[in-house]
Amino acid sequence: MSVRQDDARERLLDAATQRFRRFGTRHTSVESITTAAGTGKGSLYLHYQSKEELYLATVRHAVDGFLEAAATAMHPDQPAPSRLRSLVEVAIAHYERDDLLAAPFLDDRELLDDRAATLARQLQRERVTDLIRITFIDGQRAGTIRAGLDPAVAAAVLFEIGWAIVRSHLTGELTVPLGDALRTLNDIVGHGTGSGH
Amino acid sequence: MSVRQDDARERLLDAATQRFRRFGTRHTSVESITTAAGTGKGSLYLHYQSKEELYLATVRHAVDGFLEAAATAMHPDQPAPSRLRSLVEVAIAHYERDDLLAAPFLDDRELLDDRAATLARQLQRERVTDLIRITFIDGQRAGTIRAGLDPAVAAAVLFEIGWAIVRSHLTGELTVPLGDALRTLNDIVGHGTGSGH
DNA sequence: CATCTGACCAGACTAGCAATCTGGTCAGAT
DNA sequence: ATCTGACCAGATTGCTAGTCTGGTCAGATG
Repeated sequence: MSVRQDDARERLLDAATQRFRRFGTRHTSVESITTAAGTGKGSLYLHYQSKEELYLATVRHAVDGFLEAAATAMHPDQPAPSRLRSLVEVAIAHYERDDLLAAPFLDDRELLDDRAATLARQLQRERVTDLIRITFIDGQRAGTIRAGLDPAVAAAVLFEIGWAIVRSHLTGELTVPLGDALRTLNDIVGHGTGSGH
Repeated sequence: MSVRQDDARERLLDAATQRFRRFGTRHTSVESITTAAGTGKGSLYLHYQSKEELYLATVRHAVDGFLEAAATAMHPDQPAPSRLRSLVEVAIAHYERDDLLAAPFLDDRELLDDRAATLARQLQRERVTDLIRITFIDGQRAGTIRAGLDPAVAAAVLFEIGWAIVRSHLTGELTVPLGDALRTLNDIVGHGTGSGH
């Protein structure tokens, strides 16, 4: 595959991303993408099996963007608990800026259709749970997180917990100020609710 | 209002509940409800402003059913932390049996339309958060839950946390066995993840 | 010869209209 | 005083004709 072809592939992805983000797949024609990318319509099919595949590629790209931001925010020199808090914060910040990823929370099925939303959810759950598990193990090694909790299960649970706060904030269903919720979440996850009698 | 009228009102609600649960509002005609209830069509409007109001009444009824089960499961003689765990368990058990309430998790917009789903979510969040807050305060009084956490904020956060596990289980997105998740959730909420160095 | 293209096609989608259905009313029966 | 069902407006559905568009491939291009 020549450099020329690589260029075309990237131009197609860029053009597609731009249009899909503005109008959704349904209202974006293949021709408008190839025209914007400066190629003939047929050339798209030299690089992608179908419009759907191209669409899912842009969605995967969007999720990758978030995952990068998340990984970057979790500086390995921070203690594990702070890293978990950072993760929730960066998730909220990122989703507030990314209309495409936020679409499911706004009940916008045009921008991110059911198939794509499922893909995004799966990818994100998988990868973020991984990040948490690794952080969790680090914390256990460093002694900032107690042993005795299975990292795989704890990571899955912590993902659901953190994601719950992100979602309820983004949908406007969180009934207390976000700052209070984050502080309390952190406190509970860190020290529990028990009196430790 | 006579006893006769009260009867009719209840028969209408029962007939409506049965049909709405089977077919959803859209595919249930007012006439089929009044026929099943043994009244004339006009009589429905002596008791309910509109079909929509009747529909929402059945939804409210369904939520009340869950709230009763929840309140019952949280025996006041149990320590507060066990009560919180019972709440999550009873929520899962109830939602697994109630197709109407579970509809949003199965993406079934026929059984519970957007308006109704929003109502159910709001009612449930409001009332369950209340239950948790009261339990939380009880626990602080009894000394099983540490002071220093604001009950209102903690209740809101604990609701989102517990609900996250319920939802992820019902949608099949929970990636670890439910029993493990519940045990770990309980452990984290009770004692935190910190090593307490 | 390798690469690329756009005219072409099947079948999906839309507009628009006729026919049907149904939530809600109210004059009159009971 | 209470209840009803025939009635109506307007929403929904079914249908058809016409348009649009994802995907193909014979042939242009260099």
